[in-house]
Amino acid sequence: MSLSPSIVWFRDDLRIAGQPALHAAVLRGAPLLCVYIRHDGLAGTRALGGASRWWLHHSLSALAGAMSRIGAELHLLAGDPRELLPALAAASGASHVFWTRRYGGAEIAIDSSVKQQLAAQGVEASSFNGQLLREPWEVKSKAGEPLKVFTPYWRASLALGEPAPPATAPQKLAGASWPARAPARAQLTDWAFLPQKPDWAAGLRETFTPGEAGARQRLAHFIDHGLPRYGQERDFAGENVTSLLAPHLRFGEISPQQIWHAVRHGEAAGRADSRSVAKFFSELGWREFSSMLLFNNPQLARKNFNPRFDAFPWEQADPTSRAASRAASLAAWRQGRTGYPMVDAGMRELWRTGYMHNRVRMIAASFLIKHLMIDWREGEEWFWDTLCDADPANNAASWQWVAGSGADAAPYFRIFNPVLQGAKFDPDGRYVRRWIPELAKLDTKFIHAPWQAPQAELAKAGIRLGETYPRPIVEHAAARERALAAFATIRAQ
DNA sequence: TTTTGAGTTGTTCGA
DNA sequence: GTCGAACAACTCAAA
Repeated sequence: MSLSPSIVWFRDDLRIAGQPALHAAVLRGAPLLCVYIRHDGLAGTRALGGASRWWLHHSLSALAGAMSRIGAELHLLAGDPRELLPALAAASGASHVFWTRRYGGAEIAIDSSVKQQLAAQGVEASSFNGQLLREPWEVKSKAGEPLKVFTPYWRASLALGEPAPPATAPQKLAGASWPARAPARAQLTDWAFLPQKPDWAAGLRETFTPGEAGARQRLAHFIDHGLPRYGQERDFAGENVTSLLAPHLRFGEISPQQIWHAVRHGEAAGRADSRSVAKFFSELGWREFSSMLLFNNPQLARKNFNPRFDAFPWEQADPTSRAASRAASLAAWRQGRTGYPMVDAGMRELWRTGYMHNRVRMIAASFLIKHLMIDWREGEEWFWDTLCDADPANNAASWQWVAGSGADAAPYFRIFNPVLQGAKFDPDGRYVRRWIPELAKLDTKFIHAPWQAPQAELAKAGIRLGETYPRPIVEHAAARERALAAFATIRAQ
């Protein structure tokens, strides 16, 4: 006598350990059909960007390998889960489907539709929280409303106590064989997620190891080397102090619960200073805050959180006399040719590695929005395409935050000065030199403002401004005045 | 209901 | 070089 099989639907939770949906399926004791369904672009979901596709390929490949070593197969499908899952359940006789919740509007709609259809054919679907310390609806103000300011949000979240410990990792999985009459499976290579001509992923490969094992290694390395200095140095772009866990979190190769418990109760517990731990946890808090915002505002990546910004006078892309200069500015920003080394270094790090230091993200984003007055959605889309950690909640919420249109946003007068930011957070110029080799020999005194260097200094460093490295495409003081005037037009009366 | 205090990440100016 | 004030009111959350 054997139990009807369980289907485990993997999505943004590509791991085996601390995976509550998989854990629940294993506890049920029946053979497993583990599936991943590619459905990007379906029903209002957003097609993945290039860097995310690269990551997903390796993450799926790693998960399939890890799974097969303990007895189960990861089956790949492409299409509409609302058709594929009921069909698979019918063909296999499965009575239970397990998955981890996700929080985007289109994704929630798909999931509830799947759940309904399964229920109609007598199949029980169970969903779990495996991606957040707290569900978006758990953290509320005293009045029972979602919080719109980070600090009270995070305080309220922490006040709920320790997050639950992560589920134990299954040592063995019992895979069910793929049933006849089930939907046809895909091969990972069919999806062509890896760039071929040209292969632009070399820098990504050098920087990251996608997959659960890579995530665990990264966390261990961070706890030993980054965390102890995190409170003091996380803003310094040239120091390697940040965790680099974002893309692993994005694809659920590691969960915030696992991170929390490793830091708090693991081998390193008590070693790192409490300020560093609190600072690091609050970064996890921002991730939670963003997911909560997306849950409550499904249009977060498209629509201004603060509707007053609908009237903001962005540079127009459509036929106007300025359209050409806007296009040129946008291209210069994307390619790291704005003439501001701190901005350009960040944009080149992004292009090369699929990652950008958090402090530099703010500087680069502020430059696009405030110096070039280009709509934050353009920047959001570029990051969506190029960041390995491009996350529907974090990316949208952070861009809106910089623009001033978001929740708890930066005040309009906070316009980063890229030269001052460089001097402050890359004082020895190490970060700029790493990503802009043509400036490597320039004296530190001028590294963040090469146009201020005397001709002799430039010559000594082998720099010809306007040839080997661009002059600034806008002048800071004038751009700042222009942005302040533009923001004045949408201020409350 | 009204009031009060607080709010991730900054820059510039003038003393 | 360093420091505090202004930016300019606004919104949120809780008492």
